Amino acid sequence: MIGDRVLDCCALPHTSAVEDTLRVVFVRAGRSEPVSTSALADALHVSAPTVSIMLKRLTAAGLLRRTDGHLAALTDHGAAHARDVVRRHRLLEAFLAQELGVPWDEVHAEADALEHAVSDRLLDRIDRHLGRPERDPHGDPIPRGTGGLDEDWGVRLDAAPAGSAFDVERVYDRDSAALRYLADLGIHPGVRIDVTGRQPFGGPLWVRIGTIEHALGDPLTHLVHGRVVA
Amino acid sequence: MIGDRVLDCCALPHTSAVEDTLRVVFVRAGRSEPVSTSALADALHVSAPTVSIMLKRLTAAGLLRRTDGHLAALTDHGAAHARDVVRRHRLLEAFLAQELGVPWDEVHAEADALEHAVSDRLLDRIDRHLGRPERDPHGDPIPRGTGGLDEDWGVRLDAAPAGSAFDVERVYDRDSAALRYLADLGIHPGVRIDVTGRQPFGGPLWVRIGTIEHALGDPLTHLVHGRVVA
DNA sequence: GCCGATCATTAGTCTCCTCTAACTACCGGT
DNA sequence: ACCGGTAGTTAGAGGAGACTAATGATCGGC
Repeated sequence: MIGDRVLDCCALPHTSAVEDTLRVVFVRAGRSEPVSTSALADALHVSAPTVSIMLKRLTAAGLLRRTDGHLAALTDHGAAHARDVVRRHRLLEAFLAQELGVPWDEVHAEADALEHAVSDRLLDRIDRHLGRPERDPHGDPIPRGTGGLDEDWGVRLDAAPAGSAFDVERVYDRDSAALRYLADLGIHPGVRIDVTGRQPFGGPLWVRIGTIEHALGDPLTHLVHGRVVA
Repeated sequence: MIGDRVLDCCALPHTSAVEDTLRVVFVRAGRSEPVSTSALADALHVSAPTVSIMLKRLTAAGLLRRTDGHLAALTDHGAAHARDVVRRHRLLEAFLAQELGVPWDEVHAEADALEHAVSDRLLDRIDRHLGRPERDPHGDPIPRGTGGLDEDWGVRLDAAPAGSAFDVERVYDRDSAALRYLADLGIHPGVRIDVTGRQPFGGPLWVRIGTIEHALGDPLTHLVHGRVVA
């Protein structure tokens, strides 16, 4: 690991396992999703015992608290570390997409591997090179300095009423295949969608992008956040 | 590790320890420098026993041969792997220098950290983005495809006769401080130097860059390779 | 109030990478 | 022939990170 991390203070190695865990806890908490052992194991592609041990280490290092049940929540200290990791991750995503044309659905995985190897100095060069961008390709805010992180998720696409227009602001980036599908449809941050209708009983949402109409199931609409404009 | 390495075939994890060892053995062998346990330990910043164990693993995996004494030499298979690592390293150096303006003496350390995290796909994007460069910022050739690697080192600066001109082609990049010093003097690949004289008994070499004259000791002149032109 | 499902943790093991300390093998000088 | 220094290896240890298998805890349904 090159360069000094701003928060290299606690008795923990800044390995990818530690950093990835912090990042996922941070992001899930920001989305108000439950941060359980099994959910983390799923997101981090490791077994539940591996997560259990890691959470214990993070707790011992004062980065994490166990809340009611067995859920995890970051301490202020832990959140500061995690913010730094998220910043590296999202800035790299922006760089890969804008500078190298890496497709939308690939940037997450590439950034995941690179984020642990980039020095602070290099990251700042990237930041300057991009002109201090505020959002990554999925519309997620890139934390900067000590300012608050805008975690306003707007509304989910499936909450938009039939007949309304919807401005896409953020698209959740966990599932690469779904992301690729949405990209093929032309759904990405900055695009306006016309919500034409909805089938009853959990049926698909009908949307029009440009002149073409598509039916989207819930697993897809749940990924898309933004604002109803009309 | 994202993406498949071309040569992901032997029973070894492609970790940074393994890859770094292969790269250093490859480069030292290319410079006809002895590849001894202690030399590797020094270059890799680990202890001699660590190297000893790693060499044993690489030998068991068929990537390495032990030659007379205890020296190490890559097998064809090992050299192919090492070439791939060197390619990643030098291409990243070129990218960091050209695209992000990372100073000459810093690119090596940054590339060292990144080279293990870059996927083949991303590396190819970088390659295309740079227009398939042939040399890294130190003048070292970037291996490509299966073509032979140009390891022509020309002559060392200290071999240039007094009164001659010398075109710098390559500057060895191990010692960052020395590199920074040479950069400050304006000595880098592509520059022409006038060799004005040499003190006897191993004294410094006098060179003129532009209008300024400098005295360079052997530790510095040994890093600079190129051609005598007049 | 019990039963089964789900979830988290503990227990035990493995590999990789690193270290220090001790030992061995070789080589040159006397 | 011996003695000392240098280089390489072996021995022993430990931390990080991962796994499977087994155990404990919790909660809903009947």
